Amino acid sequence: MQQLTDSPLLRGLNSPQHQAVTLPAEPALILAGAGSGKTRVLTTRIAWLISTGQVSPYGVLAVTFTNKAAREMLARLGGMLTVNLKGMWVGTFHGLCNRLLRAHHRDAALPSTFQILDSQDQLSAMKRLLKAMNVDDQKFPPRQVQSFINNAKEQGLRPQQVDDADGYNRKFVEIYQAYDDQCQREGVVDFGELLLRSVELLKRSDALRGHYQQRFGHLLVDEFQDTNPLQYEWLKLLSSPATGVFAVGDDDQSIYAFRGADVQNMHRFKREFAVAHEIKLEQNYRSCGHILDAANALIANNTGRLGKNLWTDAGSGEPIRVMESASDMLEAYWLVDEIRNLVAEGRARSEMAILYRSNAQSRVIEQALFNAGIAYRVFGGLRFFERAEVKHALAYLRLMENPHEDTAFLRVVNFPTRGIGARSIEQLQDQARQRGISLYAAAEYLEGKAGGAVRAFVSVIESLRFETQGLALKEMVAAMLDRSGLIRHYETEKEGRERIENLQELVNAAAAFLAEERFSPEAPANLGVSGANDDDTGLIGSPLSMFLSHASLEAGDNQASEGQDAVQLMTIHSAKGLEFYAVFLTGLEEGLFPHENSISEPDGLSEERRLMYVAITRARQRLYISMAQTRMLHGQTRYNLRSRFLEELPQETLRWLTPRVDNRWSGAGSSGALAEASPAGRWVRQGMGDRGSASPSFQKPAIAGHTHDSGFYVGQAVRHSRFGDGVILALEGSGSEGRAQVNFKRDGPKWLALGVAKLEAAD
DNA sequence: CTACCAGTCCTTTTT
DNA sequence: GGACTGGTAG
Repeated sequence: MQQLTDSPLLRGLNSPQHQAVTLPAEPALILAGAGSGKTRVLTTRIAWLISTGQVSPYGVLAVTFTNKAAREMLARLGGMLTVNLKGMWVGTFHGLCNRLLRAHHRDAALPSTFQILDSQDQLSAMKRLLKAMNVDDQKFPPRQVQSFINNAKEQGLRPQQVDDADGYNRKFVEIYQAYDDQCQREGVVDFGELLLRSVELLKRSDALRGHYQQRFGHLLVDEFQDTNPLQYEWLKLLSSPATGVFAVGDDDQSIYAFRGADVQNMHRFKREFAVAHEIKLEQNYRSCGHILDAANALIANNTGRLGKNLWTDAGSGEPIRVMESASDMLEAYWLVDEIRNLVAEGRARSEMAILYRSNAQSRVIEQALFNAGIAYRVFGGLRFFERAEVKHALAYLRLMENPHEDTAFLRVVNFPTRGIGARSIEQLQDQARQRGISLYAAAEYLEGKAGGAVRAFVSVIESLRFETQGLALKEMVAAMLDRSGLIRHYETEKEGRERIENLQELVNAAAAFLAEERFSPEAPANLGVSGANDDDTGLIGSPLSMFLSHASLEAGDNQASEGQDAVQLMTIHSAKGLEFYAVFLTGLEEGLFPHENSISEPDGLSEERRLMYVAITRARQRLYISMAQTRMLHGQTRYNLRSRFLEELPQETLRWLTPRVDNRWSGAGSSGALAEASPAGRWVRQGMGDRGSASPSFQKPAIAGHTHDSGFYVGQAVRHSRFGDGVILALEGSGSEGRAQVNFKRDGPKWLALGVAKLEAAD
């Protein structure tokens, strides 16, 4: 047994980490605080299990939420072990479900060529369906239907299982059913379906379930707090009483409830799996003391926590710097200033992050950085496989694989234009509906000129399908680009250069994809299950089908130009899991952060607080927190109060860069104080940068706003007979028709019709 | 079919 | 403010 705990793998682990890594094969919950070495524990655990011979790679299943996390885990394992890791199931929930369904497609009632719809595809399929069903899309907006269906699937519910007691829900349920039917007809599955179908498959087939339960002696789950009920069920089905389920998570970092994640799963897990080992990783290796003190104090305001306190032996470090600016623009210019200082101190720009609650906040900041000539990088936005031209190309490839997928068909049947208009499409859809066949198959029944045009398209696909057989994936893609006319189309387009480059990149991606050799065939499992693919570990489908899965499941990088030393801009959500030398946490304002919508949601405020906790713990050395008194939002200037979260931080961890004034609006008072602390001249700079057009001429914004013809003005202190004192945040309309948004001291912001409400100036 | 305009909406996001 | 949608005119 000595050698089990003496492995060089375990060197350098602290005591709880060591304990976690070397736990016996029993259900365990590892509460891993931010920066406590979570990934290290997870990967070392796997490496330790394998290197001590307790399990073979074949018996390990490790699941994550993102491809990035899965890749990192594999890379680290590769560095720790010399054994062949190919048989191991490491991947995202969706990736592993795809693998499972491909291997057992017949049991799952799916064609071997089933395609995966990403959210975009799902939405267009939805729109098509609603049209065909003659549903009023004002009453049932496609996006809303989509999220209804996705929510249901996340809860593991089929249409029949959704509560449709009230009439409104009934229509949604009916659409849900029709949508599922359509998907089944076309041989496509959406993201939620990958999970749900897998769960149903495992539930239904004792043999399959038994096989996998026996195979996977160890299940390891990353970011357990982010699991939804369906994923939880999936894990449960894959585990037997003998399975070593190793769940790693942090309830304080649960920030994805809005997409179905349920922290309660952690409590459920403890109960239902009879967790024998609960280990807390509380020593933080990332941030200095003040930052951790602030994070601990903040999160202590939440209730129902599993309980955890971060500590460090690195010392208190620097205090958190707090800045209050008069406007969002001035906040941005202060950021520029501070970043310049840090750069002057020799800090890399890539070691600085500017975080915000919502994407809309990035615009002003980007403008300021751009004008100042500071390189920056914004996370989020379109990813490679989501680009229109790439999606078009993928649609051709999908039709080659599965011609009956109407979504792909409609996407490219007339792209590039082939003279197939809305009329022809409608006729084709009529034919397809009458005969209960796909659009592709319906082409031969279409008469007249339209029929000829559609058949010409079909024959392009046909010839691609058959003439590229046996070709390497790369050649297939290249042939498709040529025969489809996509390249020629973009050659004639003004902005086509970049698109052609992206299509070229797709060829490269195809070439690189196979080179990676991610699945190597190995001894197939003999399941003795009827219809089961006899190979549940090796190649799953043709190279093309694997490439298409890859394209759907991994949309590619969502960050601009890597490599350059640039300041990182992102939402707090996308900063989770990352760390930086310096973090600028911006927009700490009531209504923005915590977001106003969250106030009315159950547990919404706690989730916002966890988000704040995540944000704080991203910083290693330096944390700046900033807010703006005025902010342009939805085309109007809003007056915001300081975020309540700021008040929850211990004062001794903070250093105010501007005087700390009462968190209350009192007309011109606070603007005066601020003007004194930050003379306008400091912020209004001339000739900021040589890029862009005219150099910016920002003026100090008028805090008081301008007088409205109602006699009220934004920023004005007012009194209401019932609600008491407040400040006008916004005005709309005019005269007695107008309405005002007033932030009341007691009840918070409210909209009041000026013609009705008795509102009077308070001073 | 494209181009333009008005109306609407507006947290967070991975797969 | 601005991205996106749906409608209509050319």
